Amino acid sequence: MADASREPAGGFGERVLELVAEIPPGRVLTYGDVAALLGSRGARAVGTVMARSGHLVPWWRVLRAGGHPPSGHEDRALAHYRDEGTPVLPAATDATYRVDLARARWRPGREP
DNA sequence: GTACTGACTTTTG
DNA sequence: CCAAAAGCCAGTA
Repeated sequence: MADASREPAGGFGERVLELVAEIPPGRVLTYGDVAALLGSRGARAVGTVMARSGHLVPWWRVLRAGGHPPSGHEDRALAHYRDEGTPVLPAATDATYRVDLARARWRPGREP
């Protein structure tokens, strides 16, 4: 038998939601990072799960590699970033803004 | 079993 | 800076 000492059990989708739900406020992760933390490179698969059940988790804490939030949700996400104090780079005056991944990228195990 | 889709990533021009 | 192409993974038909 293998070990399942730290696996929340469930399929890929369950694990994605569990991980995203663990992201603390003011922090963010990229689709690729979420997939990598799960041991996979399916950034698209993560997005598919978010589109399905992203409404159950802080979806705005998951962005693309460039620092832009999901397509069509930029306005909603910006409101959350301002509300949680997420570091956003200048130019947040329009839909061309982007989050400062260098500071907001969450590192599991480094939760204060 | 294959084929298509998608809240993606990265490289090249 | 933007556009196009190829690559990768999971779910669904």
